[in-house]
Amino acid sequence: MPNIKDVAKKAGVGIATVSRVINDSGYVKKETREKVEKVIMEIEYVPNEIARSMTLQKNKIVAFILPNSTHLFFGELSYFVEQELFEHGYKLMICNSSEQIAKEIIYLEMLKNNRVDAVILLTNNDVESLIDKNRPVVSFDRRFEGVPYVASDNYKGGVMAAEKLLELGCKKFMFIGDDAQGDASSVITEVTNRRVGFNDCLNEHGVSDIVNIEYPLGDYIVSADYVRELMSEYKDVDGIFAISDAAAAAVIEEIELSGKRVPEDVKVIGFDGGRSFLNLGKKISSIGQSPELIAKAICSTILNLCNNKPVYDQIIPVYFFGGDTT
Amino acid sequence: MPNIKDVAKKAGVGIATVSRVINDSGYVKKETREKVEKVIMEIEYVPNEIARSMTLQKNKIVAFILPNSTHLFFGELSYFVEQELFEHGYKLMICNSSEQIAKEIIYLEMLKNNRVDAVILLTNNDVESLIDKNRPVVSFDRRFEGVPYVASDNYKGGVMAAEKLLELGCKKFMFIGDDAQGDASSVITEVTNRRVGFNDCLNEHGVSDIVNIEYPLGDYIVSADYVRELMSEYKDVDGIFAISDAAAAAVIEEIELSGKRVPEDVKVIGFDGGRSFLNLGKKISSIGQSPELIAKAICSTILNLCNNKPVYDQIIPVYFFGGDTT
DNA sequence: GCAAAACATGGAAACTGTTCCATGTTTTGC
DNA sequence: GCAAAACATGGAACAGTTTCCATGTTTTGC
Repeated sequence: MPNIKDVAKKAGVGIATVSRVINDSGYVKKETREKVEKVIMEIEYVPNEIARSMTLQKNKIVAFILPNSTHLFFGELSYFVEQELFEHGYKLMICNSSEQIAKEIIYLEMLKNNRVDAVILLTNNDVESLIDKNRPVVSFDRRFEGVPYVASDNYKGGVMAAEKLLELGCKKFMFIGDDAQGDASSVITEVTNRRVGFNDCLNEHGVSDIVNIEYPLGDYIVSADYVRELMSEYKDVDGIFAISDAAAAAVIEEIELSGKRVPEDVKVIGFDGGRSFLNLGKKISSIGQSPELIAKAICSTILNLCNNKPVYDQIIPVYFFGGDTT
Repeated sequence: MPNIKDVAKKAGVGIATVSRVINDSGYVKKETREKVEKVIMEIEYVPNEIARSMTLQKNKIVAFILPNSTHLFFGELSYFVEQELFEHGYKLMICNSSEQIAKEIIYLEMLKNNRVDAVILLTNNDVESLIDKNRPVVSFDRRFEGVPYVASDNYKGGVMAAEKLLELGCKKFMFIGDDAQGDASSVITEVTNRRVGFNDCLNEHGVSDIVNIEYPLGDYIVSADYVRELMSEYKDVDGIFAISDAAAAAVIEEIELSGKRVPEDVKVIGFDGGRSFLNLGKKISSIGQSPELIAKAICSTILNLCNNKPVYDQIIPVYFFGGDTT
């Protein structure tokens, strides 16, 4: 592979001049530039990005650490993050942790050893002490002291779900979802605010008897047996807010198998935006979060961090998506 | 950030010795090793991967260029690729081309400028001339001269679909799908073999009047209007093989809206494995391809290429997945 | 016409590792 | 006891860029 020295020698100029041509920086006489460009074409010279990274001490790669990119919402989020970063010349490294803290540690280490310039962190594990807070890190749906974060307005989402169900005349409410995922059950993510907002709003409207089911979703899937049990235990529930569309879909399926109808007998609202991939003959009503807006917010934060500009926490609005289940 | 020189100085040894300790290579006396390790801990030294890449001329990053990682099958494939690469110390850069050749070019360029060690290429565009065939590239579902490739046994899949529909007593067959995607309609990917296998098998069984619909799927979605039109044009079709589950789902939805029943009146087989995310009350019968097996095959090829070992094209078996539509 | 500003260029240092090679010390084997 | 093998260590070259700085030339303005 030819290097910058080969170009310089062949063009009869200094390497600094070649560098200036490549980067279009500093002063270069028109004829000199053309001469250098001609040589570059001839010997098919391509600047070595590793060497460039070496001197610049940055390599324009961002790591996205997340549990599992095959989950619909995460997949969409990573897609838009990649699009957005690409616009700014950054590349995306995808790091599926599969919720394993050991893998998260290895990926977080890439910040310290200069493998990546920045990290987008989406985790349910207790990794606070492992984060290098002197480097660019942005956290999604989770607060870490001293780490800028982006999240959907989960609280508002909970409120909106409650308001909608109240408006539709529901009397007995249930929240189903998982507040404490990950390796440390004590870890509280921002997702909890979906439940909090839901309960707060209902309380404000004088409803206090709310069934809060904190079922550990594990791989984001609710077991059918468990839901069936729940439904038979709380027969009078007629308004359900599920922490995700996946959870909502499982709930809906079981309700219908039990003979009740959705939305006639029980109304169900999920969370994510109703793009759920589960097999239902209907679309799930849902509190939608926009992967595109979130990606933009995350990337603007990342880019600001990389350029030593000030950053702010960002809360992204959610919207009610009316489907067939309310 | 401390560097290897700082460690050497503080430990009172040469940098070569520190390097040997870090890499556990060559001879180092036990006491020296311990002394160095102690200093490394104390000053929290982490070797700079960029510098390491510089001397080694490789950085253990693989790029996966694909149209869109949010599509279910591609998403799963990339997930397993990441898992597999991670096991071998490689990281995955995800490169959504959105079918744009301009973006593919930029990403392919990363091979030449040493940004990545290898590329996994999944494209429908005419990029043959842009591939640096002297470097590690593996192609999925597409043949390029001189580039090792991995593909599902698409031909066999087509045959299996035909056999299944014949076995179930279907008389009039239709294939629906898109042979020529991408920017150059002349590009033929291996996916074409699904149609070819389907037709060949039917021909062998004496069926020659086959409706082959080559509808440009674009973003892998079939328009409802178009399907409706088709269904009214070919009323007597009772056995359909769709190029993907997404296409199958669209077809099924329209058939049912038109008053016919699936599978009673029309039987439908898709392709991918029936994990489709579309809203149907039933599971799609499908020719399944295993993202996990494919990922393993791709990665073994990549790793062999990176280590100058011989590689072979690999055809991965498919299997019939019986759902509710046959 | 001349000083100042702008333009043009190249050498060398810096970035941070790995590894070859030279040198020196121990251990081994008989 | 001595040669050979194994162990141990450090200096320096090298990987391929960018950029500072020094030097020199041309243009500008009055």
